[in-house]
Amino acid sequence: MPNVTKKVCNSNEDADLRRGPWTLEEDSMLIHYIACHGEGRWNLLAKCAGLKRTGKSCRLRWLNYLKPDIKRGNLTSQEQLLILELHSKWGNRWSKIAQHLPGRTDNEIKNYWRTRVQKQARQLNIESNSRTFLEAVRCFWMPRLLQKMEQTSSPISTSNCSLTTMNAQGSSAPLSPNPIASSLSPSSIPPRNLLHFESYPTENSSSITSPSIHSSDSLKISELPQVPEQPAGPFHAFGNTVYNTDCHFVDSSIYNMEALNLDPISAMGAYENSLLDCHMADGDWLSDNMAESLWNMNEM
DNA sequence: AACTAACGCAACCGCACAACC
DNA sequence: AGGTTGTGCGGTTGCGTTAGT
Repeated sequence: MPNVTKKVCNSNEDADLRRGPWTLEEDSMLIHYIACHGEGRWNLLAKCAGLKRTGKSCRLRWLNYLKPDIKRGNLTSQEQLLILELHSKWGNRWSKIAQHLPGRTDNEIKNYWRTRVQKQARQLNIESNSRTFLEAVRCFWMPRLLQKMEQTSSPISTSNCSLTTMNAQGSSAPLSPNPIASSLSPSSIPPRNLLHFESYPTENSSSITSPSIHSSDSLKISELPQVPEQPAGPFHAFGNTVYNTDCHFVDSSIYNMEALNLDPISAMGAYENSLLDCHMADGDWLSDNMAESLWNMNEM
C-alpha cells in the first residue's frame, strides 16, 4: 500500500503531505469535519480538520466517495442509456452529464465511458469520437439497452428494493461503501429529475430513432433543469411509469420501438433469451456482457 | 497452485477560470 | 492591472482484483 508522502521543500506546513489511498481514519475525520462545518474552502478545511492532505484531495475524496448521496454499484440500463445520449450531445462534459445522473459522479461516468464504451470502439476498430461510432451507438447499443429496459420492466418484487446492488460477481454489495457516511445521512436519497424518453430524429434527419431525454415539460436535453439540491422524494417518473429509486419499472409503450432497427436483436437467439430470463438486479452486469458479446461489426 | 493479462476504479495531475486582495 | 488562492474539470496513472492459462 503506497501511502506515499509528498515532500514539499518550500513550506514546512506542506511537508509530509499524504498521498495515495485514504485511510478509514482520514475518511472519518473528513466526514465529521464537513458534518460540523460544511464544505468549501478546501485548503483551509484540510488544515483545520487535521488532515495531511491537499484541499484538492479532500474535495475529490468527498465528492467522489464520501458524500452521503453517492450511489454505488453498477450503472443501470437507464443510466447507461442516459450517458450514451448525453455524451452524444455534449461530448466529454462529464460533470454536466453527471448532473443528470443523480448520485453518480463525473469520475464514475468518465470511468464507465473509458472502460466500457471506448473498449467497444476499440474492439470495433472505430474511433470512439467518430460519427461512425456515434451512429453505431444509436443504432445498436441504445436499442439494445432499450430492449433490456423493456425486458426488465417485468415487475420486480418491491421487497427486493433494498440499498444493495449486484456486483460483477453476482454478490450483493452495499451501495454506500462507507458506514460512517451512511450513518450521517441514512435517509439520503439521490435527487432525481422527472424524465421521460421518446423517439426523435437524428441530426441528419435519417429514419434512425433513438431515445431522447426530456424533462416532464418536454424540454430538450440542453434545456434540462439542473438537478435540485434536495431530493423530491423516493419515487420518480420514467416515462409514464413511476418507479422507485432502486427498482425500475419502465413502460415500453413510451418508446417508438417499431421505429428502432431491432433486426439484429431478433437474431440474438436462445443464449440471449436465457439471459433475459434471468432476474436481473439493478446492476445489470450480466446484460452488459450480453450487449458486448452481441454487438459486432457483422451486425453493422 | 502459480503466473500473467486484463479490467475497474480511486486518486492524482495539469490546466482554466473566477474571486479576491 | 496583476498576483494569489480556491475551485472545477478532463485526462491520466497506478494499484488491487479478477479471469484466464
